[in-house]
Amino acid sequence: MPAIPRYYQAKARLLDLLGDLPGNTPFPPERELSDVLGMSRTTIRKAMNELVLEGRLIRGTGRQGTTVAPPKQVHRLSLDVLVQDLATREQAAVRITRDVLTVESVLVRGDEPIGVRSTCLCASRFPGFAERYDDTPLRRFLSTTYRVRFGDLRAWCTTTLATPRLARLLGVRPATPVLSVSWLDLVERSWVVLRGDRAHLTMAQVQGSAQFHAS
Amino acid sequence: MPAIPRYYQAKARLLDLLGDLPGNTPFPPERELSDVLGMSRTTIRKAMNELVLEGRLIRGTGRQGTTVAPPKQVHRLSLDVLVQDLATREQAAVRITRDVLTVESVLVRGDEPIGVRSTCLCASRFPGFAERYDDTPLRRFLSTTYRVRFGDLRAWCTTTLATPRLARLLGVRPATPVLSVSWLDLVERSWVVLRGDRAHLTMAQVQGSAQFHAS
DNA sequence: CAGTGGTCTAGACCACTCT
DNA sequence: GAGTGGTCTAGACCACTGG
Repeated sequence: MPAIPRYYQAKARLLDLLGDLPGNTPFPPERELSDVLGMSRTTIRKAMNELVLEGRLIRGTGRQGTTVAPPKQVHRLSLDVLVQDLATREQAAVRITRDVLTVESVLVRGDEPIGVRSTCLCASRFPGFAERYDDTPLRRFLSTTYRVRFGDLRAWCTTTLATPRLARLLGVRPATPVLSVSWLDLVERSWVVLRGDRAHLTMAQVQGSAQFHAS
Repeated sequence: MPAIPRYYQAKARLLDLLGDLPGNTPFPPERELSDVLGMSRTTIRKAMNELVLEGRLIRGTGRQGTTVAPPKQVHRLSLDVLVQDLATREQAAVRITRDVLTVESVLVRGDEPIGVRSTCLCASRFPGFAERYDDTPLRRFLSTTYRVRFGDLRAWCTTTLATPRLARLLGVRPATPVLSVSWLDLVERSWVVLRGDRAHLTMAQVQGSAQFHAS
């Protein structure tokens, strides 16, 4: 392996270039950069792909070309907002396969999709759900309509790669890294996939609690 | 763009192959797969790279070749453990540049690096830190030695790409997606970078609190 | 030394979008 | 139609590791 791969050098050059350009300006096409920097298009693309993953460049199709990403507005979402289903969202899709009822919706902020929320429920526990569900926040709907009481929940968070389907919903390329938040309680199994470049998960910690439960 | 890119098909084939192989088995070399599947090595590599990012394959250098990743043990870490610096870790490195004191350590579980922890402090606030620091958990050291009181903190979590330096510390390839946890209080500014394939962040949520603070 | 993964090249075709 | 990004190929060289 070369000490410094050429695509690193390319990336550095492109970052310089990026520093001078305001958001939404067109970025030079790959073939031109390949020519100017004296590297093959493949090498340039490798550098550009990292910049795309980092949210610095936005790729368009056809004649749109690549553009400089505007300073990204990062939305801060708390676990509560995700669990309570309080983020603004597009209409939910309801699917039933055997006894599993799946509710899926796209989280939206400012016309941009920032995440996808999925919840699995026990179908027989909620008769007529598909007909009665009115797109209010899911937990509120369940507690008012079916008198559900939710217990404490355990949530965890990790990084995954967007499947082709999720990528389409989120407006990113397949295999883009995303933030995955999951939780589980007596009633539901849910997870939210967030665009890492558009959303942060905020957490509170109360000082003084829990000095020693490592594991 | 083809309806189904060939590297998707390759990935599916490789996943089949993976299903039959136990952990730590050598995986067929790229050139052989390229031959058998009738695709160019570049295409095979694109498929394999995604499997590496997903933690299914492990690449070695030279004659080691690629091997099947053993069932990954995922360590669950709480925010408290990260903040209180209670994860087992390698010796911390202390750097001072101007008035900023940086403490950095590698989090280890079972001989594997799973994360990197960095804390920035105001150097003049902690005279003689470098000489006195004894590798106990950072917060405990600060509170016993310097009588520091920590206030409440605000933490947040997102996905980033590993810089070449972090990648080396974590034993992953540069630009691997990682889980980034940051927090801020009156005393410190800290962040932890976790290998997404080796560590999850656990969160608790108390039921009933906070019905409506969306934003 | 042989074989591995990592990088790089020059070229090709495709689907798409703007003009 | 021209130009863009997305994909794919065949081939090359390198650094590294094991027998």
